[in-house]
Amino acid sequence: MNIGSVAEQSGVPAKTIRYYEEIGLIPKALRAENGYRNYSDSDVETLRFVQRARKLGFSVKDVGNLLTLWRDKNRASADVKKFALDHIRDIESRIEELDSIRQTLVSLTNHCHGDERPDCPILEDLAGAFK
Amino acid sequence: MNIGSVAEQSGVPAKTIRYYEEIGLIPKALRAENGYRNYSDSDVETLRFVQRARKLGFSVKDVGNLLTLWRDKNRASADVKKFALDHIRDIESRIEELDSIRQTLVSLTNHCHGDERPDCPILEDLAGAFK
DNA sequence: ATGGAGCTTCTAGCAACTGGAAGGTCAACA
DNA sequence: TGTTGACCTTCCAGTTGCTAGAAGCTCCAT
Repeated sequence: MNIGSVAEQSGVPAKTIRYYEEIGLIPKALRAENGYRNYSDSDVETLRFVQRARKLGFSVKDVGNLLTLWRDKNRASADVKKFALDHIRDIESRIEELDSIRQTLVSLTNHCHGDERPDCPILEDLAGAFK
Repeated sequence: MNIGSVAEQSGVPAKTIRYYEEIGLIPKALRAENGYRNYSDSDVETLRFVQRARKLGFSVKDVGNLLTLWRDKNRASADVKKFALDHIRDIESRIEELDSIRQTLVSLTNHCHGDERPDCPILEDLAGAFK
């Protein structure tokens, strides 16, 4: 199977597949006689795994570790769970930060009349007038 | 005033100030006879503005536009507000995405017993067993 | 005068790709 | 058989927003 079909079936763009190979996230693909990369169905599965993990926000490095756990049929589910829990904490802190920003912005925009006049609490706040 | 004092007073690291100058976010600093950058109090104000806007999650490019609006004493507050509202929408969509990821992960971890046994719904889901 | 802190420039690296150029290959159609 | 066009290859550059480090001035206090 050529890289294009794998891209289609896994949802990972061909460029990205080559990139993953280059950084060692996935093993180097076998080559056909013409030099084209040659993939099997199990390579597609791997890339689907990667794709899903990335969509859940795991870093590429984390995905590498998850792949290792996945391949290790003797892993302890506790190891995987720890991984996921860490990631949840990370995501929650990002959400909190974004939400605090959001609240600030909402409050500022509520106080900005938003017409043709120049005075604007948003800029005043950024300038530190009321800090 | 040297770059170090400005860094301290504005909260923007010296390296970052140079970087902002290089990319044109802030104007090129005047130079003293020894070649050192020479700043005024108003430069500190500008950098504080930049710092606050960045902390509110505005991109550097957006900060540039906000600076322009800030300097334009005839701007319409509507222009600033539009900017902020766009940014709020952006942040909200990021929050939503993170929250959806969070929910998925929480649900997966809840189903993972997390002990020494190898079977793990998290990996199974990533592998697409139940897709 | 000497030591250390602070300043200068330059280059390179981080994450995680994405786009484009230049060129080889393959399959189908006229 | 020729040629078009879709694929594939590699390599280089760009994105965003810095940050680290190296090599080398300058300044001030002792």
